[in-house]
Amino acid sequence: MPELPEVEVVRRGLAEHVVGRTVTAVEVRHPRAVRRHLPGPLDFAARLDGRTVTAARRRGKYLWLELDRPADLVLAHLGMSGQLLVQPVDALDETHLRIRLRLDDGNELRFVDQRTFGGLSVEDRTDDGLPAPVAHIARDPFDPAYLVEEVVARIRRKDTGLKRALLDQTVVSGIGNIYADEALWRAQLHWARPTATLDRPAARRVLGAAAAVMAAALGEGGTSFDALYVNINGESGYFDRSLAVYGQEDRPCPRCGTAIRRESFMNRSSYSCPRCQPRPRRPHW
DNA sequence: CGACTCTCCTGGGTGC
DNA sequence: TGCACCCAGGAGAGTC
Repeated sequence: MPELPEVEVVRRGLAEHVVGRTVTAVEVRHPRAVRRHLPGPLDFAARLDGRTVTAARRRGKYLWLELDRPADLVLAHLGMSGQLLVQPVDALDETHLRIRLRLDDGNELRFVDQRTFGGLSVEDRTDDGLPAPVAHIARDPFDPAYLVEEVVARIRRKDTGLKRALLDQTVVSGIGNIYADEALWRAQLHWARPTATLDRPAARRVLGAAAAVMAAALGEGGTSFDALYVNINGESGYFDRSLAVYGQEDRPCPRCGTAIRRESFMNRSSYSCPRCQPRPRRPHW
């Protein structure tokens, strides 16, 4: 599942292999992949054809390309299973190839997505330079203008559980289920801890842990990047990340050895250490 | 308005 | 071998 580090790896790949290229043909193979482009697949193709990519940008898990028609941006969200790949034109089509952009250097930018939760769209650029659908997304911890104290204050003002707050992309962006669990484990906090009972040091601790674990993952993901193969890959570095709790049910906690537990929350799994992360007295589900 | 649930989707895994 | 079922989960829509 691409979260902030994986999306940043993709952005870097786009910056290296796609910025400066011109789109010479567009093929939408699955309309659902452009469902957020309300004028439809034909308009999507027309707005992209002939455009030159001038920059690759990101906020949280959203990724976009700037174009030589500055009013337009190509917005991408990878969802759960989306990938952006640069492939030579003669490479075999992937099973779940959804969108193909032919480039002027003999390569293609391909959007591949098994579950089609993700997709591409051409969006208007707002006054602050963001695609309109990204305007409500908070800055992520890698953003130079990210202000941790602002996020600490917002979290403590909320009336909800801590993990829900960490996953709220309007509070802090880029954190998904995996890094939320890892950050909570590092900070030794339970996912159902009521945000209102969190003191400032604890809030700083969990946010700092989220930034640190994502930075570490980015450090690993950046290494598996290699030109002209599966080089702009939403899952780069994903499998060799070292995860303390996520997906580690019944395995020993790396800190204390207690068996990691899995609990259901928000229709997804939460992994934690029963000893390092005791359930709060009055949990906020 | 804030908090929260529902829903979209596909394929790998599992149990009978 | 086949088939029903569960599960992965980001984020916008909708409800209260």
